[in-house]
Amino acid sequence: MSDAPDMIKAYEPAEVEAKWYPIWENSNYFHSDPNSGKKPYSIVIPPPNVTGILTLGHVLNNTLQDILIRYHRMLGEEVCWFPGTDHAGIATESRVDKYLRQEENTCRDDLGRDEFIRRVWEWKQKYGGTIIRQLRTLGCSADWERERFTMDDGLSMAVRKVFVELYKKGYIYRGQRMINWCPVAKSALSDEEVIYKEENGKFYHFRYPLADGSGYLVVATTRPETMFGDTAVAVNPEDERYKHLIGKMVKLPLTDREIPIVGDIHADPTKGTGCVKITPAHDPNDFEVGKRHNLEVINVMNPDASMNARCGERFAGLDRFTARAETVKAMEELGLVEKIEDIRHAVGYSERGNVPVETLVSSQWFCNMKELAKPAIEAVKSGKIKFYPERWSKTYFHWMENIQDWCISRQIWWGHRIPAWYNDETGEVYVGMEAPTAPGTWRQEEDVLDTWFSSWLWPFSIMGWPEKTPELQKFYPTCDLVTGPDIIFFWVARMIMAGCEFMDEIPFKNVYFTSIIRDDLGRKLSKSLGNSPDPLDVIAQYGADALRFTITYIAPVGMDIRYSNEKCELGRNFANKLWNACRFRRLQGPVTPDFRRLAPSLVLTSDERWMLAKLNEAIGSITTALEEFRFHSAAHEVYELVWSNFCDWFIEAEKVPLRAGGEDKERALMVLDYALFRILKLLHPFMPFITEELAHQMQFVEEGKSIMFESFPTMDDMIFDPAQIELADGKFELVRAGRALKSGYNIPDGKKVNFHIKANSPEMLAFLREESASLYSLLNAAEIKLELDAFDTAANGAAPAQAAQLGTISLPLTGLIDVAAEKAKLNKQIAELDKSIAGSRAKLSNEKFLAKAPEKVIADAKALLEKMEARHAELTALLASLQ
RNA sequence: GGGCGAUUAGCUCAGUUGGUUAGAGCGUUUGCUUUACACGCAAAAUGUCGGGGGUUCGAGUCCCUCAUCGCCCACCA
Repeated sequence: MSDAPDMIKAYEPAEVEAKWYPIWENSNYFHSDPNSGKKPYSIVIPPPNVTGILTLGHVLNNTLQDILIRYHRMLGEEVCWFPGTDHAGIATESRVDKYLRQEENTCRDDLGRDEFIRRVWEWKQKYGGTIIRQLRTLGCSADWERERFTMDDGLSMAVRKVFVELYKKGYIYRGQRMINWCPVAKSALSDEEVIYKEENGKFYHFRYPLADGSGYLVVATTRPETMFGDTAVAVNPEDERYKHLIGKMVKLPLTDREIPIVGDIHADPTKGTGCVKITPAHDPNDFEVGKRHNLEVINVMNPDASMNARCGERFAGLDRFTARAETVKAMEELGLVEKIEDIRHAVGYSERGNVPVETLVSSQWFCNMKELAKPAIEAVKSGKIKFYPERWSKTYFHWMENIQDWCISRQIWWGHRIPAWYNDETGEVYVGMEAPTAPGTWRQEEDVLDTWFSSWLWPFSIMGWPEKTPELQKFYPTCDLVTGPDIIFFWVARMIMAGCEFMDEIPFKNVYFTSIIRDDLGRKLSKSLGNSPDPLDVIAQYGADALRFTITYIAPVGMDIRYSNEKCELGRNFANKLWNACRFRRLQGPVTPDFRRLAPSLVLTSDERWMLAKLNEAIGSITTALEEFRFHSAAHEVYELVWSNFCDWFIEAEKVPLRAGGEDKERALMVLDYALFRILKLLHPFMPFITEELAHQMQFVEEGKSIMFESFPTMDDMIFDPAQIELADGKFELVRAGRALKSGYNIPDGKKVNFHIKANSPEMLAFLREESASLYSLLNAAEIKLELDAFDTAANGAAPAQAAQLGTISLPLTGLIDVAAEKAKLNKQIAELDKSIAGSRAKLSNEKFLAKAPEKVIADAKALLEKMEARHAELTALLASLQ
């Protein structure tokens, strides 16, 4: 046993993983050929932010993609995983601005537009795309030659083309509308970029005096500082309390303005006082009311959400929150505060800026989505695109059927500049792929496009659209998309719309929505909480394979994952188990030649047939699970197969023929090799590094080749009689019973003892006789008496025993037996059995059951009852023998 | 206000279309340096499947309802 000096006792992933990745990449293994005749299989990566670093969310997401890619590669398909990064407008702009402030004592605004953009590109060259390198550490087999960036020339051209086409169709327009404004980015945002948080707030009731001095109205607001923009007070036209006031004026406190009282259905008589202050510039509802009554729109804020000159000297320049307090104070000074209530309400926050957004009226570019949504809704409804889990389609439909115009312009610099030019002299607007050539002075729009306006084209822009490239021909539409449900609106829905509109074809067939990863306590992972482990640390500690396997194993379908680093012990231990199974095999001698296919003439043992049957079963269920995106279930199956079936039982059982040597050993080695190679292949998509290493260590795969191009195992054609497999299972059950007896008497496992086995039938006896060497080994027995007769208690004294399917096993411990304990144990077993038998009999004597249940269910129930009754008789006899 | 999800062993979770005695990992207890593996082996204990009602011969699984927790959407001034 000195044949495998190269295999250390405990698997160490670091070196192995560092060794294989460059070999794979330098051998061009991930390269895809759009001209091949093979069936295409493609995935586009959800492009991570170019500023990003690997998080556990990426680990989960990309592990699953890599599992799919490797699985389909092993199915012999032409696979292509398109990688790349996203320019992430606002995030990158503020990241680089921060960098400039920290490192160079300058900033965006100091540098000016052109220089700043130049510096962002520079930063991107230097620091960007870290995550792309990190994905290699994880083992991802993407086609890196095809890495793209959303601001590459080609992709930028696609963006302009799409903009121009949608403009010509009349979908894209520029208009004055209510939008969400981020005071930090000083830019407009789309509705989707606003996150609502429940907060404690105040509800201020103010008195607005009537201009004629005949009293006052009480209005309530959560935003007192916007009152400088009030241009009316609305009451419901049906409201008896106030309808006589419609048309009169109120004096707007803190200003010199008088504003009208208007009748509008927006005012709900049942809410508050029934009077609403109308601030068209700062509230979407008020904006609508303003339009109906032709009210002036007065913006009272600066771009950074401080108050502007319209608010008067006392308030101008104040931050909005300071201004709020100050306004209330001023109103109190005037005695116009009726009351202040505490309320809980939802406040919209800017996703990036993490401050409350302002809703305000602004001139922006919008895209009308109504028509684009129609075919995209149909694509999912008809089942052309399938969602996993399916329930997300409900969320999708709800959003798509109520889709609003998309605010696509951003007042930042980093991004795709909107291809629109203004002629200030003529007032003309030109929209085109390139600058206008017509004479005159043209000024390009300053705004850039929302980042998602390039990401929604990703599945085809990454393949070279609008050119008709071989990649588009071969790989579009892509097959599967793996992404988080948090970007279903931002990205998934919009990609479907873009695909249908510009390719006239869906962008992908299946969308798998991953789980959200949380910490042990169920909290979201975040930098600020400090509960976000660095995957690279985890990989250094446990190995990439361990992390991949663990996260797949613990990720339930469509639910949150509770993750902690310690859980990776599962994957690490599993890798070690596999390593040692192979190490054991290597210690037995060199690889056998027929490891790819066993000779049909080979006469197998019961254990070997059992193992191959289990293997076949596992291959079937793992394949189905992968096809149905049930990754965790596939991981559980393969874990069970390797650990429980292969290691715990099969290797232990094969030690008998291995020790016997000669032909027995030869055959055992062949079966071990055959099974091991299949196991390595099954596991490869989950744990690419260790399976590659072991496939070479075991000499299943030649030097210069890779397991990743071996075919994924399919069920082989060996058919086994289920009755034989059941006998093998029965033997293991008997062994378990025997071990339990030993354990019950605190007999060390290593100590050899005598057993007596009474077989339940002559056939079973014959089988057990054939298997007796195996029984000796698995039970570590000194001597086993195998008979049809019960242990002779009269002659030898009472013995502890356990009943199993094939027979009763007893431990003849003459004189040492604890009779009372044994009786108690038996009585407990009998009592439990009594219950089950009673239930079973009741069921079987129920005429309705017999009439309505399927035949198979009835037959199974009868067989079970028989088994239980036999077991019952056996236990009763054992009890009697103890008297 | 609408929608979705969760509630199963001490913890984290499996449990395909309703059909044997509800499973795994971790943890706990006991015994093991058995020549692949202590990142291990063998054995053991632990559950009124959130409460209530219903459908059914049969419910962890389907329906209704309540409770708790979480997420998403929605203009409540």
